[in-house]
Amino acid sequence: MDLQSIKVACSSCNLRELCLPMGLNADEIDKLDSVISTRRRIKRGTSLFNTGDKFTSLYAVRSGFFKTCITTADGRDQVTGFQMTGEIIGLDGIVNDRHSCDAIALEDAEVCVMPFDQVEELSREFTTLQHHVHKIMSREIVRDHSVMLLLGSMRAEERLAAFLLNLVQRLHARGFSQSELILRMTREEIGSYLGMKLETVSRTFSKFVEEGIIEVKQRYVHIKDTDALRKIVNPQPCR
Amino acid sequence: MDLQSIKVACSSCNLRELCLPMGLNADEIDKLDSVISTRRRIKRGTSLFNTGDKFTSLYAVRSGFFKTCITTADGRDQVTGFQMTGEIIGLDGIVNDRHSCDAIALEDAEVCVMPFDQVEELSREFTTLQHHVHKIMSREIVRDHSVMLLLGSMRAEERLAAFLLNLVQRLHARGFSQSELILRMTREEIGSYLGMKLETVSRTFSKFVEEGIIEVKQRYVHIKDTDALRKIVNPQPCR
DNA sequence: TGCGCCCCTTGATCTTCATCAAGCGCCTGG
DNA sequence: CCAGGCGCTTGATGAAGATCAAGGGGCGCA
Repeated sequence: MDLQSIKVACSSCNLRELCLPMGLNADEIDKLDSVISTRRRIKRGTSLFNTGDKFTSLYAVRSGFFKTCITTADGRDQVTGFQMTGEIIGLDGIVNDRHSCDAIALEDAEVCVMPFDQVEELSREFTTLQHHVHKIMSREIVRDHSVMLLLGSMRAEERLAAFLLNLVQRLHARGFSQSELILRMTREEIGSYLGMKLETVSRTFSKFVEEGIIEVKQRYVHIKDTDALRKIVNPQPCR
Repeated sequence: MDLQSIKVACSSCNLRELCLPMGLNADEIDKLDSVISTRRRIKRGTSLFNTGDKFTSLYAVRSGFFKTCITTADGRDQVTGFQMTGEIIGLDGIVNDRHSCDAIALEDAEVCVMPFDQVEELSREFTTLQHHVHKIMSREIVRDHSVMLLLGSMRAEERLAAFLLNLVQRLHARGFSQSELILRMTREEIGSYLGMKLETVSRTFSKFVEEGIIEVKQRYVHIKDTDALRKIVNPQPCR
């Protein structure tokens, strides 16, 4: 098993400004620490949970990178999101007490395990935590709506540009470069997320390279012209 | 103004098994009643709230039919959902204290106004309510993921079939027919939701009619062969 | 260090759906 | 009751991206 009982403390975690403890005071964080008693290591390619698994906990990504995806009976597959450090996985499980997607590590990862009944108990005590949990769920809903916009009305180039901008923006919030990134997922996974085939993803990358907007070497991407990407996503409305 | 101060009681509402009070006991429902003191009437074509509006309340649809949609600077438009009686609107507003979409009545409607700070206060008191609020948000997330699957990997026929099945299933849960429905939205709105153009929606309807799967007369739809629709959505995996 | 397996790229062709266009009918409002 | 407009249908054409196919290269593992 990949279960580990490492002593963990939000109070000493450098992600606390991004993660669940955001906005809590010292006292509240101490309480939260007592709830989040374990971490769990997930090897690359293995799953944190699968569709149908009993829902018990939310997970905060401590290190590594995940994808969540749903698979249908007839073999269709849809990546519903990519999660990086400080982001919360598992909200899908609350409604039916079972998870409705798979969460798979795209690189060796570590998560903080937050038993949901204890999160609920604590948020009855602390207004700040309660509201923060609501915000996290609301944020996920708003994010999903913007993905629906992307899937419903954007063309391949626009989708990929939006995707790159979103990734780099989230990485930047974590102290990484605004212009360089390493993709943790394959072209096929990007394609699944963006509703296009891996060949189209590849071709669109090549097109951006030809146009001098980005440099690509395998998983490494250097964004040379962020504004160009922005213009692709949001064409100037004619005045 | 379309604000009305009608005295309202969940306890005497025939939607309570679908709506927020679901699963609460008599005492809890009484408390909830004190929070939900007003209803609001929304005329067809007008909005319950718009993008950017201050978030104060969640709304439970008491009667009528809504769409929620987001609009981008460059004029793109995406319907993110259709809401019928007993469903909750406004969860998008929690994260930024402002709404991130428009909620528009597709027919004259009435909603119960639930000030969110009071909902939060009450859910600190009642575990059942707290958990129910979490479930409602989680359900919205799971629903959004299935729309992402639809938009990301289904073809026009599959999308429309899935849409019709979903609509009729929700209507059936509200006591309506399993096989007949009146569409409250235009072909264009269906198309926006499903990521296709209104012409394609119309053509796909016509195709289903030709195949004897449904009957259509304007907004009226009669589903003659539910299984056929199911098979279109979920092609039998070859054994 | 070298082998093999993915992963990625690129080309050619085909399918699906968007776009452009025209006309009809139902519903509303005068 | 009539006129107008909006919403819908249907046809013709075009474009975007899927599919099929083949080859190359990097990376992990032996």
